[in-house]
Amino acid sequence: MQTRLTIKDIARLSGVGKSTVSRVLNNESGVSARTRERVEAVMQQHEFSPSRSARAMRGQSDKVVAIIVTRLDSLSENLAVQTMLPSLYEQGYDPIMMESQFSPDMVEEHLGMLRRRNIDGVILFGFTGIDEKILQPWRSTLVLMARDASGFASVCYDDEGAIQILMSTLYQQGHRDISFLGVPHGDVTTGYRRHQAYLAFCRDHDIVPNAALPGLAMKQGYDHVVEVLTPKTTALLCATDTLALGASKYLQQQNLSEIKLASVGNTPLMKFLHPEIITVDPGYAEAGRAAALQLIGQISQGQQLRQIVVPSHLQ
Amino acid sequence: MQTRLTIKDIARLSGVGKSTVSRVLNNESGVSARTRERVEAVMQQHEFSPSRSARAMRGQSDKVVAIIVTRLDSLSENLAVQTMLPSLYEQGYDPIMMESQFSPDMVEEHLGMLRRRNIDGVILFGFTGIDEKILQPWRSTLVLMARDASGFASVCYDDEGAIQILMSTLYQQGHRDISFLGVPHGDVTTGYRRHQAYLAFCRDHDIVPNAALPGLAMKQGYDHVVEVLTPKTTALLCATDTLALGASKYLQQQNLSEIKLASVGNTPLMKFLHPEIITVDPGYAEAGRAAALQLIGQISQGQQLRQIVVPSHLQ
DNA sequence: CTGTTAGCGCATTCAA
DNA sequence: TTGAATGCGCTAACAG
Repeated sequence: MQTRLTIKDIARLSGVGKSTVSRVLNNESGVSARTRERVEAVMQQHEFSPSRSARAMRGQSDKVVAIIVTRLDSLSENLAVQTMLPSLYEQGYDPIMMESQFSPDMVEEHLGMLRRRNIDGVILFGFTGIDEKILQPWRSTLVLMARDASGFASVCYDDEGAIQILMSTLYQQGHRDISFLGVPHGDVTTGYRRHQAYLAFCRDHDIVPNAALPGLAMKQGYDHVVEVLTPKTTALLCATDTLALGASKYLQQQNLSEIKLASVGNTPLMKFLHPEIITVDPGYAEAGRAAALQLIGQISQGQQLRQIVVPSHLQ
Repeated sequence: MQTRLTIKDIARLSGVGKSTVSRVLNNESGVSARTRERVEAVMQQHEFSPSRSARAMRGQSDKVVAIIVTRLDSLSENLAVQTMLPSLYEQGYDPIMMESQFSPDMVEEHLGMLRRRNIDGVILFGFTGIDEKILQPWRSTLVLMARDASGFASVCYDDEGAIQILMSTLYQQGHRDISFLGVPHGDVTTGYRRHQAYLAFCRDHDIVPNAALPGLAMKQGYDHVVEVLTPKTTALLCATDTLALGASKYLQQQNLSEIKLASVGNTPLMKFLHPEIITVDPGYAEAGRAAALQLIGQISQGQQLRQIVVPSHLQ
């Protein structure tokens, strides 16, 4: 590994002082166009790139952020992360990934490590049980995903909208006995809000609600569909595609495939395995991008902590 | 963000010199037990942690490695990464994640960025089309996953073993007409080796081979099963669980579910959706851990470039 | 507009 | 066994 060039070398090679090089590097004003060009030429020619650690030490951030997902194999989170990464790279940020496995303790542990490392910011995929107190120190450098909390920046999906779209679609197709499979209310967004939206639609359209809230896992969908099925049921709305996958398996096994399925979450896997299921894309891609930009805005320009809601789209 | 403590502060607080603190920090010899204890006590008490950037600037390594996966939503790679991350954290390394999307160009682009950042090492999930030339500069700080190349450290799955186990199992169950669904030979491991192992088993057991090698995608499995089905076929072996998922859907739709499926790759999704499929775990978890340890060994102690093969396990 | 100077937090000489 | 001094690559304050 041959020793890399430093601004000192660039300065010598282009016949200027170190600080001038530094100014060019940081796009600061106060450098004549001619000088700037010359220095830039030399830098290009030698493929110069400044030492991150040295910059970091000088107080600048070292441009590292963390993304804490609940699980690496979460289909929906993956879709958001997939757009997050390029957005972060583009701005020169290195994203390090961590897995919380839905454990508040792991989150706390990870955040501790991140603080010791002097990381710039965190994008955290929220879940039930996280104590907001431990997030407090990160208030200004944190973006919460899929969950909102007062005093924190966040990017949420439009839970109500998604459910409404799906319910309307089913309703328009003639369904009047629509059951619901969701998540307990401890989960405010995926659980409470989606369930409430379902109930609201039922109320407005004279539908008798019939819901169960087993949880997030595929198996829970599979095990608990039966509870919401009546002889009259013609459609089933699932709060997540994972639940729908589980439910679908059950319905198939029981030869109940005339029951129309709908779900929030439009993952490639779903699209392939069950294209017949009506899905809404909660805007994962857009959410990922929004979160990245929000975080960068906060840490680099002290941008205000917005609570963003991305719109859903019927597929 | 209150200004963090430095070794200078620790030195003052414990009444020693900066360099002594530095020595304690790095577990260097030449410090009396008493002094060491005292300094360590002060550090603990103040939760001192040294500035990464400053260390990086003095030494060389800033303890950052990159993991380049083909796709964030690859089920198998996820399982390996899941054990990689903790192993890396444990050793104080920050893993940054990148996605190649099976594009050699993206790999090159990513590696370029990583070199500019002065990253310590890379774990790269291999795929067809990567030019070894661009990997050359990383020879000593790279671990290749799921692919081997002379002159590079690597962690591979036991392709032959996995296929053998599955074929034996099917054979013992009485199957004599076993077809194969795989991946083109351009992919040396998942493609060539697994196919060859299938052919070898057939040869040794008087089975008439019947194979198609459409590719890695679920849809390709779905579309091409039909080509390997004969009226006599009783079992189908798939090179990956993704293919099996596709094939399974087809068989189900065609009411051919009496055909026994087997596949390499034991992901949670498979286990839930199709527990009836015989699977082999190629040792993803172990592979992830092995790769992390190998990489760290290389970059921190110049460990030799081993080519590791992890064993498969019948589920 | 530009060069010189002085640190940032740490590891590493070199003396003591 | 220890502390003081030096410099890593860079930015910021201050002179010119």
